[in-house]
Amino acid sequence: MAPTRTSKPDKAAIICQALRRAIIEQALKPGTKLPEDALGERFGASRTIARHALGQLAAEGLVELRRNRIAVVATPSWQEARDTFDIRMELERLVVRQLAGQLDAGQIARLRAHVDAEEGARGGPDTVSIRLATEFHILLAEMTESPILIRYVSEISYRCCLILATFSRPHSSDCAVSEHRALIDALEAGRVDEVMNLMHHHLEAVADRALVAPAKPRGRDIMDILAPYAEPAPVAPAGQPRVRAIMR
Amino acid sequence: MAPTRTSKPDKAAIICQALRRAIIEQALKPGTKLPEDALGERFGASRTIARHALGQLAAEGLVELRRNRIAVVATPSWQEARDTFDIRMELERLVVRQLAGQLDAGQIARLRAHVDAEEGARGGPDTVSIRLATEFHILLAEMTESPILIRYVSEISYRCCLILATFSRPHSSDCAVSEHRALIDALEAGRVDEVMNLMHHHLEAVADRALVAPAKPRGRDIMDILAPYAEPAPVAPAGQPRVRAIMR
DNA sequence: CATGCTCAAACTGCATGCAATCGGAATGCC
DNA sequence: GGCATTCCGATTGCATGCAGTTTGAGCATG
Repeated sequence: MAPTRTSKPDKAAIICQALRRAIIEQALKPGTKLPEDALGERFGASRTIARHALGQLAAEGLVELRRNRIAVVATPSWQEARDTFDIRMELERLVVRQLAGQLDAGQIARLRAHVDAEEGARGGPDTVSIRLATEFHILLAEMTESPILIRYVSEISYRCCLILATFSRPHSSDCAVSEHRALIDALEAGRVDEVMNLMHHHLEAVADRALVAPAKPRGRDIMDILAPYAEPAPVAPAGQPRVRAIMR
Repeated sequence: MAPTRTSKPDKAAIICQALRRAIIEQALKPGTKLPEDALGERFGASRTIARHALGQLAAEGLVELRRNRIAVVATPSWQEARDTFDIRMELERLVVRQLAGQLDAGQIARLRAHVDAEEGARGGPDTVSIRLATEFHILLAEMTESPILIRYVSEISYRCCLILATFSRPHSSDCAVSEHRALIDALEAGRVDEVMNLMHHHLEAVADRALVAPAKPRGRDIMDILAPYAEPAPVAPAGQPRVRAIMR
């Protein structure tokens, strides 16, 4: 009757997990091509599976799928980046609102342990710090035990990693370990308003550190740079590049 | 050079669209089985494509995919339903915050026209009213031109349709056309705080109309009813049924 | 009649094959 | 030399085939 632990975790899911991780650790940078063949071969699976995995990742906004074209790691626009952080703020405020004063000692301990790990990674490569910081937020979300919240926060957190990879320069994010500690303290004390404010300002700080320059697209893709100039007649005072209307 | 209008909208996408629509119109009720073969045959495609479509829908939370089992239309739990509406409130507050006072006459007109359509559907079947009401919210989201907001609001709105299908009894939702009108007025006038409040209370009202009875799982599935009793030893005072940890 | 067992049909998981499309280099033309 | 054209390899879109798993109908048994 014991439900055969880890029955068979779905090959596509494994590929997803691996790619997700590679993307948030910036081993795969925005714009990197992801051919189905190559993925399939690398993971000992067929194209069919790789394709399925890419579909999932595309649904999460981590890769871009263009018909008859090689899939690529997504390259969020600056405007999308701002919007993403806005949404993330609201979602994570929801998380801490639900969690404040509700966590038991074990959970608090787990959070503190995780932040200790972040502290320990201060010297190491940036990408590890970013991954750990992201995992802290996901860990928080998981403690709500709300599948939808977990899913959305995870998704948007991963996307924020991608945004950091796209826009922030190499050593701009010193990861705010102390801010995470303050969050835990406020959560433990059950100060709802305070913890919501802390979260808000924490994420705002992260966003500000990352999205310093509105018009600094890391010189990666000429199309991005030219996008604002591609409009027939920019009537409005070149404020924001007017994003694409719909996604799918 | 003209980019060949509607080049070829991807068979899988067509199936997705069709299923999505069928689900929100409650032609496909929660729990309905969705065999790959049947879908493929129905849409003149192979299982591979149907499978891909189901994967996308699963990523949106509209269908549940269990390994080696027939996919089914998702049946949200009551707790998930509450959480979903909580998230939706925050997202849509974000929408109207961005939109208040920013809409041009044409957009306002389009909104009013849509609400007129809702009004006209008052006599018709419930499912049409629900679909139109949902499309109103999605229309609002689209006016932000923020791909991420659009995606999230659409997704969560569809899920709310599913929730309505699962929990609300046949004629509980009289769709609040007047509330939609009030929203438009406040948007036009640019009263940010007012429109955010209106949206908040509007969605709260929808949720309350739908989620009246916490323990009324529509007698559909015995497993749902028994879920809270299945725990080995419910130490905590049977508060909430402790939802599954993760989704995929 | 209720309960457990067996087995075939149904269905999914995955790989492979073929046609269509794309990208880019070689080619031809001015 | 600059520029359009053609063509071939690379790559995707999709269908089909086979193996493994689940379902549940029928049969046997207490």
